[in-house]
Amino acid sequence: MQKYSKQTRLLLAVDCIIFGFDGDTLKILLIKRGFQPEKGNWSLMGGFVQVDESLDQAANRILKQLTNLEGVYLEQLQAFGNTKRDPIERTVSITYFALIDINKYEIQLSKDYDAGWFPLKRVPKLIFDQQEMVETAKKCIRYKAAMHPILFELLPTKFTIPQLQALYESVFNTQIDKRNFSKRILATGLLIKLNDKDKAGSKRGAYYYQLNMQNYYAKFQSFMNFIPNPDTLLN
Amino acid sequence: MQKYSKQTRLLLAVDCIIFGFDGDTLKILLIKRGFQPEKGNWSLMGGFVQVDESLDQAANRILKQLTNLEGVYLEQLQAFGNTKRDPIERTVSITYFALIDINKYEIQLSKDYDAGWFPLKRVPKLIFDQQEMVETAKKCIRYKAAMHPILFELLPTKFTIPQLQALYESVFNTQIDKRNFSKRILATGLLIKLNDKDKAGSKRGAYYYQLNMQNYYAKFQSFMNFIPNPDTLLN
DNA sequence: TATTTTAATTGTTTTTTTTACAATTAAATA
DNA sequence: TATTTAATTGTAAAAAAAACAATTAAAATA
Repeated sequence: MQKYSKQTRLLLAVDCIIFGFDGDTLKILLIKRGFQPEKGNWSLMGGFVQVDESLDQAANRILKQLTNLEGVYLEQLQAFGNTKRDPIERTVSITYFALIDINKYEIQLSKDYDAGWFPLKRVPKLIFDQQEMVETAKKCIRYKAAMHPILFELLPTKFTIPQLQALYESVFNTQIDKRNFSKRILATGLLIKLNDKDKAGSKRGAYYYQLNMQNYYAKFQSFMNFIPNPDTLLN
Repeated sequence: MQKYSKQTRLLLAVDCIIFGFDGDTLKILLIKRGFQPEKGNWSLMGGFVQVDESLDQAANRILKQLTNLEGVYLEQLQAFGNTKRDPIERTVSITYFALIDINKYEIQLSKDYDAGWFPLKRVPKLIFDQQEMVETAKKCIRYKAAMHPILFELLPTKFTIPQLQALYESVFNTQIDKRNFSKRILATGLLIKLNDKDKAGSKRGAYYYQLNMQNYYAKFQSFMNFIPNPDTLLN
């Protein structure tokens, strides 16, 4: 059968907002753009969608190019399609956000792309409409994390409750009572207590936990209150 | 400056999932597709994105073409980009969902497109991957309606509490206690009680309410519990 | 006109969840 | 051995949610 002959074809890109947590601050991974326009300026990792790949495949390819990671949490965020967003040529960008364990990110690859981690509060000026993309991603991760256990994707397999709390406090820019946080998290049934401790953070040491993957997958889509009164925090 | 010369351009479409509520059932508006392939088969209202319009503009244009409505609730849902989703030519579709007052929908226009309303539970076979689009939209409207007051967009300016409850029960496929629903809704401060009654539904008549637009806009983004235990319902 | 019928309206008690709040403990270090 | 530091744990009060049914307005009917 013939093609849709009279229609205009457009460039389609994928841009990734890659989140990582260093134990203290929520960060995103940026690169220095390698081609014109805006060559050398800070930018999200992105690329054009190829004819033979789906959007998800494109996003995974782009994520792997930079981080060498596969099978990590990657979710479609939003399509950005203002006509003037790319000054060279009309390009629609589908954004994805990724949550990765910052330790698994291979430094080796950062040289190819001049990559760097930036605290969400100190993101440099970005090209095109990418500032807006990052803002949207920030809202989305908060929204989702308030009700679904996605933040575990930012932690290593073994983690402690204080680490987890620091992550929540960083993402929501708030402070949570230790006792209540611990109760709330343990009540979900998502955690398995291990026998060894992390001695790095304190003299006493904090017990490691890992995810109960069975419960994690089972409860992932349900609504849970990880954050008290999330609407008072989002800014 | 020159263009991104070596990249492939793709067709970009917008498809709209248009929701309406007839007082009893949540429905979507479908058309009979007017061109090949799949001409004459039930389909979402859609169209190709033009070079000079943004995605939002395209969605609004397409919605207006069919319903003659402007300024209604319209939100980007998701981009669908499997390589084989359109058998004629690789086409990426950005889906939007619209919530409209079914009474404002102009019958006159349905003839141009052979349009019809279908209960969400009895949606006919749709073309391409549109079944999946509808499923995604259904999940999204439920997810959002459990926490944000979007369902008012489906009602006329004046509505009664029993009508509103029927809407919630229809969307979530559940039954809610009248006393608790009334308390919950009135406690939001979103409703203004009017002096006249709707006599259609009962002998006694039910008081009309309208939205307090001030509070509606102010509280729209906050998380509210409109539905008890939403995770037990979503299916 | 009195009675019946139908759906709208309203309140209280119980249960569950959330919040507020501080003492104790393990382990390294001085 | 004493000190220091952060991890761990429990309870009472407050707030929110859930369970539950009688009363009322108004039309229809006898």
